[in-house]
Amino acid sequence: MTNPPSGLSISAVERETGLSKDVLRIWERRYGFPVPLRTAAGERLYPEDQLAKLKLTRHLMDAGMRPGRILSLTSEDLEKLVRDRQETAGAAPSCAAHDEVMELLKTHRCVELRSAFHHAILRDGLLRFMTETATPLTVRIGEAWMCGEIRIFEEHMFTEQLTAVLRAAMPQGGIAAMPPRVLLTTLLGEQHGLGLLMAESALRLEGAECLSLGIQTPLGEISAACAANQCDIVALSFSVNFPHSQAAEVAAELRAALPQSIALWCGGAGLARVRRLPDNVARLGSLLDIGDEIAKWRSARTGSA
Amino acid sequence: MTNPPSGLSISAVERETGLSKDVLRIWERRYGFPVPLRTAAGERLYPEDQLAKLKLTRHLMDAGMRPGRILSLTSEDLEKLVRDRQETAGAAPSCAAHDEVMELLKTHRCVELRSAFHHAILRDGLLRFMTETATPLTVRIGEAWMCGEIRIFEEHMFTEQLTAVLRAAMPQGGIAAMPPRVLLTTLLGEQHGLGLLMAESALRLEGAECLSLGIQTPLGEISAACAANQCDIVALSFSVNFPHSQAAEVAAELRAALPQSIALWCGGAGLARVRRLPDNVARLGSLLDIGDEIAKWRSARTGSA
DNA sequence: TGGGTCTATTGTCCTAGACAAAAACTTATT
DNA sequence: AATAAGTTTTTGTCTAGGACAATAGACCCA
Repeated sequence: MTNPPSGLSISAVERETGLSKDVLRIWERRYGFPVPLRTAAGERLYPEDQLAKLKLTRHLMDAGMRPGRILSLTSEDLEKLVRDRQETAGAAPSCAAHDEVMELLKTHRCVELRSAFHHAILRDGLLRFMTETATPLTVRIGEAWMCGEIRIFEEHMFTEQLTAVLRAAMPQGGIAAMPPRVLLTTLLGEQHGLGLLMAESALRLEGAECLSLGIQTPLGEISAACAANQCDIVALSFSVNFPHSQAAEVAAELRAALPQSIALWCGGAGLARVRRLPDNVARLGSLLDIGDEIAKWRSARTGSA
Repeated sequence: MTNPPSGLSISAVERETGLSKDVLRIWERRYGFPVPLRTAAGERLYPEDQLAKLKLTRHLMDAGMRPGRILSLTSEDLEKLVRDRQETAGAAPSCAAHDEVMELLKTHRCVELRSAFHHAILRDGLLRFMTETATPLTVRIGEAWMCGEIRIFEEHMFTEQLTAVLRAAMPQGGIAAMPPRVLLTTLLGEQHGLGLLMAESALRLEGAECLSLGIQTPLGEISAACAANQCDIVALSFSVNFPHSQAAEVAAELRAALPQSIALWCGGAGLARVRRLPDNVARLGSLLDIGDEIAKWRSARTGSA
């Protein structure tokens, strides 16, 4: 019955929370939290509850709070804070349609879940579905997961069904496609592909020609791919999990590597905390901005051509 | 004209090469390479040429070489090594249809690439497409990448197009689905979803009911999801990148966590180097085995029911 | 050939201190 | 009052070398 003392290694926690090993160690030293167990060899071993609290902390920091303030609070206080945010931030947090989806998810009715998505697309159109259903639901599920309201596998189910539906609904501009030609990808370290998929959909709806490289393309490869395919725009997607401290820096590096004639667009919830992007890098706050930006690009191109 | 001594920080190099800060520092200590410049404050500053050599090194290590061997070599020697691999590997059996796809890929004709896949599916059927086209091509591309014949972004393009086509061709057994109900996923650490997608296709072709959790599901979540959805079978996909030394061990752990009545199936190229799987864990050497296994499962179930 | 043990190699984790970078606060200036 | 420029506090990243965990290769034995 002596289980090997269960817990996660510091690497695992880094992976799960996005907090670097250095940060985890120095928080322990400075703020007295987390205080992991130790293996026989003296290595840190983080129990599940500390991991959960770290995730909550991370979430609140993404919302602009600072560690000194919140690391001394109890888990309950943190959850209260998260819920407060939920209420104040979302004027329409509990939309009936969203509740319904959450219910389907919690009762594991995958087929119905997919039908619900499909139905919503037909009813609202693809763009509205993405902005009014898919995006807020993704946020909500992230929060529900952090509060322990849903489990990881349920979040996986949600992502999988949504991905399947979005890919099935992807506008195919094979013949009608016109400039600009857009290269889509995420940077190394960014594992989430939903945002990318939605961006591609929105771009294709505008008739743009899209070329997705999927997730995690190294910097050098992005510029090479862009040159090889004669793309006009490089579009990057950042999820909330992307290390925000690096976002601006990497964008600047990529900007420097690309010819000035190529536009660089960045979008996704991961940019919320990034104050300033480098010059000549566009920030797309929402999928709705894509239409405007494409129109702007086209008129600029026509004007100069 | 005194540029701020140009170079990359250790974080930037970590990002670019995928080598952790710890590794970069200990290589410097042990092997005498890389030897970055220092800023006024004593922080490492890696010049471009060292970055390039690190990337080459990383590439050769992915191909199985070990750092002790190659870190003492000059950049020229490294490039020669890469070229050598290219030549020796060239003896691979080359099917004309595959050469054609490789050509499309190297000339970056994405739309044609997708059409070629689509055409092949219609011509051969989905199952034959997967076993005779998709799988061998994936292997070949992995090899081509190792020996520097194609670049990472080209491999990304290939994966993305193949994924899109496979998802579009996914048999939808909504109504006709019958037992068994299969839960599909990959373990934590396994990032590749192509094999999973193909397994799901093959299972659906047999009329099985599939529930995919996507990639990287933690162990505990797999058994929870299986219970919640009343699945009959758990199917895991292992790519060549999965640390094969761990495969058997993790399979045993999952086997122990699942009720004996639930079958556990493992498949994928990553199992080739795994000698023995635990008792009561099935190994599916190829997608073609899926039909047999499903038939076997159904007759066993009928017999006992 | 398959399976073990041993050994060399390689990567990760440890401590603790220094300082860089960013945010918050204070003060002076328009 | 708003803005700019300094100051302090807070936070994150980097440094060093040592210890040891994990892996791969070698070797031996059945």
